[in-house]
Amino acid sequence: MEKTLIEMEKAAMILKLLGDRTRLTMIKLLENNDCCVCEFVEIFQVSQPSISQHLRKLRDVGLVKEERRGQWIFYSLNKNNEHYSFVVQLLQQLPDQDYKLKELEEKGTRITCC
Amino acid sequence: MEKTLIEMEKAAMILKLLGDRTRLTMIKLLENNDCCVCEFVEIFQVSQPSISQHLRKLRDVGLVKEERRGQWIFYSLNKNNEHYSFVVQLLQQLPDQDYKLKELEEKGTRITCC
DNA sequence: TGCTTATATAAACAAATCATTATATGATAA
DNA sequence: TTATCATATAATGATTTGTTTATATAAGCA
Repeated sequence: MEKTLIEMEKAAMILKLLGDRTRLTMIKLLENNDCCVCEFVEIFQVSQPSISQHLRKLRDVGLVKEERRGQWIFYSLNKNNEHYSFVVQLLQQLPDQDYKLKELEEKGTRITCC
Repeated sequence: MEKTLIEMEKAAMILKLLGDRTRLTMIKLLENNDCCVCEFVEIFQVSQPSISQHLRKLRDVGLVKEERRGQWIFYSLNKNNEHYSFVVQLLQQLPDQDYKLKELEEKGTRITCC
């Protein structure tokens, strides 16, 4: 009983997190790609601090993890997160967003270091 | 492309709506039951206007529909909603909440008119 | 008819959210 | 070292959100 309540609470928390166009698209992109902050900045056309703060929220609940590669910090889905399968099932229902990264590649602004 | 953007936007909107413990539990209950406002009030222990406003948000995007039965207004999932399958897939991952209605039945406060 | 019950809407308000600008940190390159 | 690039954090502010109390509407009943 108590466990159920906690789970609903956690589900609501995750849905709230994903109930933002920027974060939802980020997570969908991370489903198939690792991305660094500056790529997100270019994709979403918002300030770098804004992107950083979205990423922090996602990281705070363990949905994504970060890894420094040279001067960049790359983010990826945290497949060990206790709610990973919940999130993936959700993502499967969303349209692919990889074209956004393709656009960066064409512009030559995709980061592919290391 | 434009279609994709719109869909992500709509998905984010629905997730935001469901990213509230009260609304999420409401929708989960409505998956298997029709419920009236006063039942929700008793289940969630918040004011009646609060429940009404949550229901209005869900109704405004077409996720639920209402039907008057005598003095009560019953809410149910709107299976004709364009995003019904998206929502149902989501609900399937959540723990059953019907015990909350069973508790009302035991207390004799479940509404079963008409 | 007037009283009660169920629900919706309006108004108000504290708290949360999402963006921005300014600044700090940390790695790389000259 | 100093300058630059990438990122994080702090401070700020406008907007949104979720609640409450007060009030309106609508049905059922004496």
